[in-house]
Amino acid sequence: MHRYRTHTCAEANPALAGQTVRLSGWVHRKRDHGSLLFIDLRDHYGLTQIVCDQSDPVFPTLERVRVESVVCVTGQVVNRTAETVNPDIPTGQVEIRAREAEVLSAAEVLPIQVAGDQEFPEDLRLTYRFLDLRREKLHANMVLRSRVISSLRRRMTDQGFLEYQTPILTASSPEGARDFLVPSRLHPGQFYALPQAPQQFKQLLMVSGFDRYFQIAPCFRDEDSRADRSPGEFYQLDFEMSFVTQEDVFAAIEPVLQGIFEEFADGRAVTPAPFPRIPFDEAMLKYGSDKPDLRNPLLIADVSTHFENGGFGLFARGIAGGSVVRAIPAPGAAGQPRGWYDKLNDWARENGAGGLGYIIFAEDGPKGPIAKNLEEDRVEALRVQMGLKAGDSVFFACDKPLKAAKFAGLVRERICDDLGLREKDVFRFCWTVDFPMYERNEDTGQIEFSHNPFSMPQGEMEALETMDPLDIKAYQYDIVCNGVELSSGAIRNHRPDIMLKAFEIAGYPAEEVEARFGGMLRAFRFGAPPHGGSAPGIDRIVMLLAGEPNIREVILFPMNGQAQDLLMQAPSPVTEKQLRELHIRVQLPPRAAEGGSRKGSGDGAAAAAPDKA
RNA sequence: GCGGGUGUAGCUCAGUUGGUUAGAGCGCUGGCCUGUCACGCCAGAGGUCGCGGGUUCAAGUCCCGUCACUCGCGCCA
Repeated sequence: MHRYRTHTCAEANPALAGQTVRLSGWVHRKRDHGSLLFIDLRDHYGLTQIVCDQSDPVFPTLERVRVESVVCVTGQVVNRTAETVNPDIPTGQVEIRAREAEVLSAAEVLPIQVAGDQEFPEDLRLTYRFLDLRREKLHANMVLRSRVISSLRRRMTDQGFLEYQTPILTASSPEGARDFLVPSRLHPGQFYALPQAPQQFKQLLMVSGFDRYFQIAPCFRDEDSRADRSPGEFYQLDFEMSFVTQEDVFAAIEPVLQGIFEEFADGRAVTPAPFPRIPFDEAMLKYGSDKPDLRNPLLIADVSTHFENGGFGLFARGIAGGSVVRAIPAPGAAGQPRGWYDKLNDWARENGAGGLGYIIFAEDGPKGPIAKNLEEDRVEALRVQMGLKAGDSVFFACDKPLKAAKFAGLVRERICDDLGLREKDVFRFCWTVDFPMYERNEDTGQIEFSHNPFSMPQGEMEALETMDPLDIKAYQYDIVCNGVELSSGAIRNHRPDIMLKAFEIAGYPAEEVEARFGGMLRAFRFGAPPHGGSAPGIDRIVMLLAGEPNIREVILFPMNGQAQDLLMQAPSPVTEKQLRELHIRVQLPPRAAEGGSRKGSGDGAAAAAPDKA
């Protein structure tokens, strides 16, 4: 008989009745009746009930053992009597009559409980992540993640993509997010950077003729966290293809994503491919966002014409000054109490708007301060344009176009939730396409790249030479699911001449571009195929599939919001010897240097003791 | 860096208008219990009410500051 187990805790069944088996696992629960003892033994695969009474030699051992201890139990599989069958668990028809029992590892009293679904504070869960990971939900999330990744790999290789590894220690990139830096021992004063994404490497792979690349790629960005953004590191399904148009990229990745979501949707509906393509301008107008949540049925519309020179002076004056008015429908909201409208108005002010105007289309006519002042025929024309009827309401955002669009987008989401209109149990995909190549920095007035400077402008060189830069679109696209940006991608600019021109428009002289992106430019001067790709975020995909609102629930060992690993104690001070080897002297900020532990346990700041060197 | 929320037993939470010895469930310890499966019953231990200051005869409760966690903004080519 095997030292530890002959079966897993999921395998006990009536067919084994009478056989002697050996199981190892964790004591999930104990039900101690004094002279009769039940133990639920748990492993990765399932749960099996162990039973013994005081006449059994193992009784003293098992009675003493604490939950979450690891035990090895040997005994006979016996069928339960009809009254004692537990239909709630797969192994509930049988139990193991314990003959031998060995405690392989005794557990101390637990800081968080594994059995049950009680909630625990997140810092405690992170400190004892290995216990949290034993719990049903988190354990299942990690298994789901593993299966999703393995299915993604299969789907990509089936389409002719090959997986390659790119460096983790690389060069700091001059654009983008803040880098994580790694000091060089051999080159004093110089640093590696962890890749924010394998962007340049995958383009070089195309230049190197590999045609179709993918990687489950770790990416590192030193940016602050969000519920859907883990600090420090995350994973992308990074891919790139040669000799492709934008539509070719869509056609390659749509079946992968659609297939993955179908495979793990568990009954939830998935947008069939091809996914809707929404131009950026349309997305900003109708949804007030470049990542529209299509589960939200509300559509924003521009209603400026109805207010222009109209009786509602605030909006009329705004329009004269370059503002627009966007309308957000609120179907069925006419019956909402006055307090709801007041609450929304307060909320709007908290979010930086002057307020939130509205018209209530009551059964006996339009109501509210705007309806009181705007001419009757204009109110009616607005109602017709929005397709509203008695019983509905409509809200307004009046501001400069971009601000009005973004605020209308916030209102659209808020109204949807307040009215309970969001579609459930569904994954709604879309592409946002035709992002602008450039935008004007509102502070400086300068023309800047609005996204990736390496994207190919639509119209290529001719567009750059003849068009208003602000009218040029890029072959730049995002894939969005339920309002979550899963990835952005682009057809790349593989032509040095177009790239130099594109940078020139954004105010970078050729010498500076050569200095900053010389490696890429050099590669493109020796025969570069047209290419493009994208990089869907794996953590976010799993988060959506697991139905988790927080990305940490789908990551094995995540850091907390302050980018600390509470289990492994990172970041942490290093020895003087290590610092000397790296030619590093630490210069702490004043508050940390005073010995005050400004954040966390404080050991990161206080213990570095920089001036001993 | 900024704003919102939270902070009471190991954990989840209750705690009235500021008023006697700060409670409950889970967990823990001890006792009882031979068919439970969230076992049940009895008893017990366990508290710097995040921390510091203030107001008051009296503060878990009111005020100020601060720390931690979390959500959002900034940031995220």
